[in-house]
Amino acid sequence: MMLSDMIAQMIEDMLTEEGGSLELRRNDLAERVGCVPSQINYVISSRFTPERGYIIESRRGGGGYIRITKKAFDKNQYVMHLFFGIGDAIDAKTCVACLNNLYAEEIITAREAAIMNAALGLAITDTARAE
Amino acid sequence: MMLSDMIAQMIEDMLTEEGGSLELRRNDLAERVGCVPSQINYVISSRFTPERGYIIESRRGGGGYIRITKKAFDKNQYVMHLFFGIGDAIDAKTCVACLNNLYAEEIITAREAAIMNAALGLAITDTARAE
DNA sequence: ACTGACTTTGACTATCTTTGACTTTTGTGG
DNA sequence: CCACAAAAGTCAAAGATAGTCAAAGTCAGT
Repeated sequence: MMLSDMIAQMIEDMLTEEGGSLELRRNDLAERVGCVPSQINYVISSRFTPERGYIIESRRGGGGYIRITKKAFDKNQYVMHLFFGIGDAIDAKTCVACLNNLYAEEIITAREAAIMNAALGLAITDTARAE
Repeated sequence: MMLSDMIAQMIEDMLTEEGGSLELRRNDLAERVGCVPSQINYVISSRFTPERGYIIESRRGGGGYIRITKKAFDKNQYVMHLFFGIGDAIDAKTCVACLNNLYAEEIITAREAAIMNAALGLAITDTARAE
């Protein structure tokens, strides 16, 4: 098995163990695995990408770290479902319902829901004026 | 945990306790924490910056001190200013500029800015159709 | 064998923290 | 006044991490 795959496996195991979020020291992990530190970067940038639902944060210097967080996949699925469910158009009432659901699913924040609600009001008003 | 973070934590705790404003002696704090005095300067200049809403004042010599004050209403003031500055209407270009400023001032998040931008696009499109 | 995608490595760079020597400012006793 | 002590400030070196990038290696398909 390739080194990269082993490292990826280790990270995934740790992620599962830690419940979806993990902070590691690049040099430590590299030494444990027995590779150069930059290999860790390679593994992360080739496998733990945002497209695959991971968020990477890091800090250099003393006390530095790399934090890997796995975004819950349910949410992506939910959004996709919603997205294709809507199609080309949607009425205001349904839209408000969607916003509430998105908020309930913790996909958007209360502030974001409020903004979109306000924008929704704007759009409706404009349409009304045009009639 | 890093020394700097511990010191920052201590200062924050004290600030909360004192209700947003705090006067400390650099050498005292350094000795309590067990670090060189200039580390206090480092912590302050790297974490308690004006951009993050802190005001630092100090005096040297006998009876010297460092005063840290957390600005609480800066953002509110900014919003009020913007709000009254706009009045009844605003054009799209200025609006985008405002959004950028609000983002820069950390009053809204990148996501929130993006949502409002999108809403802006919506409103404009609607208006165009109405003409 | 040739090509292209993926992997491994390491030299060099960027960033953040810790430390300490030296400087500046301010209060106070003579 | 002046000299000295008692703060705080500045800055650069050293230490501790992580990031970048390009060269070299590997391997599968043609």
